[in-house]
Amino acid sequence: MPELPEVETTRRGIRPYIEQQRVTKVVVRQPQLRWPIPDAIHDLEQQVINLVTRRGKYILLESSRGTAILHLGMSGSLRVLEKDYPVEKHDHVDIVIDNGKLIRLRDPRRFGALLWTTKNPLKHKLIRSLGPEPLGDAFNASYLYAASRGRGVSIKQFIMNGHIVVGVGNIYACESLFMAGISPRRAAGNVSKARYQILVNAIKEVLKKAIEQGGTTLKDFTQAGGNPGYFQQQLFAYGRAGETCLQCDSRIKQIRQGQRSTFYCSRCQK
DNA sequence: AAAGACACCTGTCCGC
DNA sequence: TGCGGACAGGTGTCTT
Repeated sequence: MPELPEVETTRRGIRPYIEQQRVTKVVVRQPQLRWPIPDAIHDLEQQVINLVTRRGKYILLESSRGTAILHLGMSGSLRVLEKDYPVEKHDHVDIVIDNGKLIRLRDPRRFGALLWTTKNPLKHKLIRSLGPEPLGDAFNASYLYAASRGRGVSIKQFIMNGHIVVGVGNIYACESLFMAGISPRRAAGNVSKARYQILVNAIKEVLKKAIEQGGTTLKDFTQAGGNPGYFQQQLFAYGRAGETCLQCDSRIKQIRQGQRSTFYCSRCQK
């Protein structure tokens, strides 16, 4: 489900309800996510959540005793609910807050994660080697150009690699490459610096717009309050195989790259 | 070091 | 209607 805009939308949705609030209880109904939820997650109980931050697609709930590291995987979602809200299938974890609300993690496919660290979360194994934030200044044409020299991998897989840049998932990789007019099949090492500048601008633009729209709802993504996102109304390539390109009259193609579907216009993207 | 395949898991949709 | 297979918004790990 979530790429960076969906994760950021989720973070913004839960933050007002839990930042500076005390956790009374962490209820774990299903500990088997991508990795088992550690028992130490209960150390969050009685702690005040000082900050709700994000690094890549990881949401960080920081308390003075430690930090909960949360990832939504492919199908995870967080919602803000009243404390006795009925539990449904795949509702794996509740973080109960002393203001009568709770944050509920639902994740049918269980590719998500909930971990605990007492150290600086940015030094955690899963987080320390991540690439720059796409909306930050460190993500720029010079950086991408330098990082791509000698790389034969396709430009699409390159920008989806979290060690190069975080937060660009399958939808927004397709959309950004469409906006930039770059073929997803082109080798990363064969893209000029000038075209990387165009691509960087496109990625930032697409992600910003998607965040403004509350993310993309394809099937079941909802914001923390239960509303869908609206960015899907402006997808140019993703999910449009066989349909007419919105910029020319040819058809959107679908191919497989790294076991993921890629959608693009072979006329607009070179 | 880089690239590719595979793993994790459930739900849904499509063709027969 | 049932069943098998492909596919789905992610990413760490293992093998070449």
